[in-house]
Amino acid sequence: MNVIPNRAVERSQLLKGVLDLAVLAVLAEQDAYGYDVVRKLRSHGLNDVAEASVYGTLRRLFATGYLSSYVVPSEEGPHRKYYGMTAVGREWLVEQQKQWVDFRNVIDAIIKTKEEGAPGV
Amino acid sequence: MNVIPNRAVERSQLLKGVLDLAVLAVLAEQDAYGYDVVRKLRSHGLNDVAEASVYGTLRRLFATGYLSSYVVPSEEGPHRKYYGMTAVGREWLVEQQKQWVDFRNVIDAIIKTKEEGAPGV
DNA sequence: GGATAGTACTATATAAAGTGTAGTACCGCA
DNA sequence: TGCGGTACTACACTTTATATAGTACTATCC
Repeated sequence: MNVIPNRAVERSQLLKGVLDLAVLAVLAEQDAYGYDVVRKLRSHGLNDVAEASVYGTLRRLFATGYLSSYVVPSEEGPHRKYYGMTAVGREWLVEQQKQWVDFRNVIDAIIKTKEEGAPGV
Repeated sequence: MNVIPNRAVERSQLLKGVLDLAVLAVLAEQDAYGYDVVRKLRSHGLNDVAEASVYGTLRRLFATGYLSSYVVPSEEGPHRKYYGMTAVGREWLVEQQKQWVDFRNVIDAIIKTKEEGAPGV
């Protein structure tokens, strides 16, 4: 029987909850529009992130108040919807970063436990 | 409706896709039953992981063939359903560990980018 | 000039997985 | 007898990444 799991779907689970953080981190550098955020994330190693995921995340973060938005007409294509961080967004980013670091340390510790048996933290 | 995001739900998103890995890592040390896996995960820092999540994960991993199972009667309570790794499960664990390390490196790089501006990669 | 590709965004349906909640059942203790 | 801890199952709910389709503008190639 073929138990080969779908790679894209499988990996996409890892992104859950972290895509917000990644998008915010990109926007913390400088304002950007959706299509550009996608390219930046991919160039950073998130090769398979779907466009719909990024656009959806941007809309969600905007709706929550973490991002502001403005439209800039482009001469090389359709208009671009830029997003920028709000003050609340920056606070949330910092908090999310901490949570990520804590979380990844916990996971790292758990998967190392089996090699040694003595968790060093 | 309340706009305050539910902490538990928020954090739970981070667990998506990683709980499999955590559970397998615990079981790689030694066979264990569900309730025990929950306690071990919590003692490792996953304080708020829900029982239903672990039981569900165990059933899923068992159904996929990564875990074997046997029931042991207990004298201090109801029966215990022990789970142990299969050969395929061990292979998958190794692969998942690699994927996790890659993934967390990418995320770490992205959230650090904004501090320096020079991505090392 | 029309077809095509790249850019840029929106909207909807789907699927995966963690959680909440309720329920079953066994044990020991006050 | 009832309560708390142990141990598991089942179902509905929620969030979120993805697939897919569609709109629309620009530039390029035949």
